[in-house]
Amino acid sequence: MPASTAALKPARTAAARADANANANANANASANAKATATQRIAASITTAIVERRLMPGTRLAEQKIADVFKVSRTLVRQALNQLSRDKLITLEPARGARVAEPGIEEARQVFAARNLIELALIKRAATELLPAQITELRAHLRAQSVAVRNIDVPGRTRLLADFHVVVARMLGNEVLAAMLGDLVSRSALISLMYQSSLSAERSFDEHVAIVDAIEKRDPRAAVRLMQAHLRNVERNLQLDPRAPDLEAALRPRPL
Amino acid sequence: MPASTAALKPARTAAARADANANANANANASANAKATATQRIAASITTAIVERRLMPGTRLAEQKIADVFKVSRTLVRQALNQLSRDKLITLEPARGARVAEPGIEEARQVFAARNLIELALIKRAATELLPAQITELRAHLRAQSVAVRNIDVPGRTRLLADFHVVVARMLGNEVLAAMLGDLVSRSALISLMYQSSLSAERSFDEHVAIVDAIEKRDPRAAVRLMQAHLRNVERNLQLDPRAPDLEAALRPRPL
DNA sequence: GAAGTCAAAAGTGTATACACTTTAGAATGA
DNA sequence: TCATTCTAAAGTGTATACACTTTTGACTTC
Repeated sequence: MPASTAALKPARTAAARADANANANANANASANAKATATQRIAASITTAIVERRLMPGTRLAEQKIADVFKVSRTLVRQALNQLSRDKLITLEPARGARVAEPGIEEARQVFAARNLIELALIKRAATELLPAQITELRAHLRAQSVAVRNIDVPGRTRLLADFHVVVARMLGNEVLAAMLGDLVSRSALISLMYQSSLSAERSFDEHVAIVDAIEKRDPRAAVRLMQAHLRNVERNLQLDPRAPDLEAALRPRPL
Repeated sequence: MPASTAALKPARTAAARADANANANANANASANAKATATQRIAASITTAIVERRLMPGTRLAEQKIADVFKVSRTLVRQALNQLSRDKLITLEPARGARVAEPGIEEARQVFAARNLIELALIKRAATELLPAQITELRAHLRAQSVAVRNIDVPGRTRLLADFHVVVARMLGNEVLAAMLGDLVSRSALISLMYQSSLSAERSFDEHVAIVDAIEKRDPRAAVRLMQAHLRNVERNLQLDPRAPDLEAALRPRPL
């Protein structure tokens, strides 16, 4: 329990940082409120904590504990937890409370299949439609990734490497698709964590660079091929083999 | 206001009917709770009411009014409204309360673009992968659509015509994609309502039949072509031309 | 009669209260 | 020693209370 509260506390600053990034991306989400409501702040903090791997799958999220951390009442925490549950980042069992979700193998496959479907289509368009200014922005994002990877800033690099995919989607101007992909990418982060991927951040970063290179060369075929390889690599690094299930999850006493 | 409460009251039975259908579809959503929580019930009722066009865009949804209808406290209603807001079926303005969403033209385009992306890919797979038993199920669904269309059961046919797309998606076994498409389809219903489509239910039904025919003939190319035409027809029937914006929405006094 | 002003009504935002459920741990008994 | 039972603590589910904001409509003023 001290672990969980410790993981949450720094999240506020992390969320603020993320907001700053979002604003840098300019007009992105037109419908967003400048000053997020308290509930949104809490949800964003927990989401960031999960994506940055500061909260492990299965961790209990007691409402009062979280309420104390954010100095609000359980009411607001409950609202936030409800949202997260809809995002499938936490599971909400009646009268048993919330835990960080532990997505199963089947769910993992479905999430990656959905990402494939969406991202391959988007990256193809990106290679033909992105403006030079946007490609410059992508390069800037790559530099941020590079810094985080080199500094072994684990939370930061995890978030940035995930963000990359959403940033590309958002640039294509379809906020609806970008939001959907955002959810999928968050869930992917959780999945990577569950199945202890040996994923090397350097490799992901290199593949991102290659994808942007292909975009800049206006080579949709190559971009699609590289993205496909990238997603396959990420997925293959997971131990999604049912014969080797996640030990911790398997052994965790299933009450009732 | 009497209109809104009147629209909500029968929703419970409608939701129950929908649940019955879902159960008929068998294993569909594995993670669903057999007995939905009160909050879910309320959210489902309002969703159905919106999709079935019993609640018009812009309608105010006062928490206490809804609480009275369902005989619960505002607490649960608020939770439900929060969920709906995340689905973009309602908008939630701080201190101003909830209204049925009035999606803009740009949002409408994005929703249809997203549907195109997802549904064309899915229908292609459906034409090669669906089992004979599943095709039989689709035929049964078509019959239900046909009945609703013939009986001019407007709420029922609206919901069934929308459901069709989700049912196909679900049969392919990717619950994640099916859920995402479900959200998009709900939003489409709202969009159709906003932009007063002259959409004839008969035509949509006929096109659904043609799509299932193509699936049964194991003709992916034709299935994709027909689905593409179908979605284009639905979208083209909307007055998404910015030069002819929705009058009511345009004239509605924008407070602040 | 139109525009402006102000107070009451309605509504939202958050905290708190309380009943009920689950969990954990001590006490009991074999 | 291990399993069982019981009880207190912790936690969730829902309702209610109350402060604050927005809306409404009557009243004033020009």
